[in-house]
Amino acid sequence: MAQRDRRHDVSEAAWRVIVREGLDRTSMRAIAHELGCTTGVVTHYFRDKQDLILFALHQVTQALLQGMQSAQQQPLGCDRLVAVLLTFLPLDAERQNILQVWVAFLGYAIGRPELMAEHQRSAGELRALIMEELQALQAAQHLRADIDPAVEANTLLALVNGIGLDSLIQAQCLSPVQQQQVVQRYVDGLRHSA
Amino acid sequence: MAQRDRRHDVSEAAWRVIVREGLDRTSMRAIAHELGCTTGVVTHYFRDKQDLILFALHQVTQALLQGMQSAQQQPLGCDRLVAVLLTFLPLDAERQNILQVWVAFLGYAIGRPELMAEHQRSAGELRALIMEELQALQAAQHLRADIDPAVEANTLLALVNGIGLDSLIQAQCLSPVQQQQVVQRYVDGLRHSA
DNA sequence: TCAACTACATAACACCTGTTGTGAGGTAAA
DNA sequence: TTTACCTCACAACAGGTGTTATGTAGTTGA
Repeated sequence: MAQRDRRHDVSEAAWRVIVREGLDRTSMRAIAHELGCTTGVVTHYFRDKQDLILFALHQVTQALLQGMQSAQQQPLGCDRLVAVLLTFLPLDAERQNILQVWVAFLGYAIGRPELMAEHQRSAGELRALIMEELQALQAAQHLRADIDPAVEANTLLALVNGIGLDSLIQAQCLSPVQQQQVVQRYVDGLRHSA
Repeated sequence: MAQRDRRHDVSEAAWRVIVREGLDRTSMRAIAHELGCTTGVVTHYFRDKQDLILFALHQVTQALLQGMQSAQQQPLGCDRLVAVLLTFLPLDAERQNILQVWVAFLGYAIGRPELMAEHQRSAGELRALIMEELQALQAAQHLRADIDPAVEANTLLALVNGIGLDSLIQAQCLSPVQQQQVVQRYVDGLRHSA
């Protein structure tokens, strides 16, 4: 219990250093300094640096999945689908941090198949969740019958990922309200036109 | 002249190392080894490592812009807009490489404001180009009058970026044909429904 | 009380990094 | 030939890196 919390502390300190200094400057010593202790703590709770990195990355994907599942609490409907999709958008500071760490890890995974595989796993889970949502909506006749849930799940995931990315790098990006409107409008396009 | 070509050689070697080994393992020595020479060459043509990194990143954005402008050769129309957008998608090996290097640099830019500013500049250029395309199409009455070119430019950029990203990390991503269809369909949605 | 264990500090290790300086060979102009 | 310059090799440097071993309080349990 205490061990799990301490690992979580180290992971959160790593997040802060990543966002502030960049992933390649996130050394064991920098994390320890951020946490206000020595490297002894870090090495005590993580075997490797890779162990730590993988744990921190896992925490990112868990945070995303958790946000999605909490959005799934409301009753089935197109609004719920939109709510699920909105959890990916950097609409507040916390989700912005998550996105930054996620992007840092994604760039770090280029040329590292084992890390990219971790990204693949999490992205696959997200895709599956969205696709199930689409299939349920289609079965309940909330969506057009001629749309392909697999294609639309990928498209929606791409859309929200892309919007998040642009808001990260671009100055003249969409405002939070516009981001929501764009997603809402795309989902509306999947509904019965009648 | 020869100097410019040599700098280009070094930059291309850096690209290869980045895609194969990851950006943080792309050291001066690794680049030199990839190029088949010693670090003397690298240090002779680049003052710093940062100098090299910035040049390589600039080459990436230049490659993207160049692809876009060559797509703009054809006459104005919705097909041209789609062609411009398709230059971002990783539809062949070269564009896939560009995307990988771009993502690596983007992750590297987290926590590095000066590098993120470079991304902002290039993304701003791309956005402006797409927006001008949209405005021209709207003026020629090829697109609906009620759409906002600024919003749609951002959305389209987000869409193609997101699709590229997903095809990079996800196993069950959209096929190249599906990627094109999704973009085509979205652009069709901007046309007059009449 | 004694033993075992957890949680951390500290220090040392070998390794790799970017950077710099020196020098050699080749070429081209004076 | 001499001079200057471009291109590159090579060696050395200080500093940072992950990792490991050792030590030391504090706690827990018998």
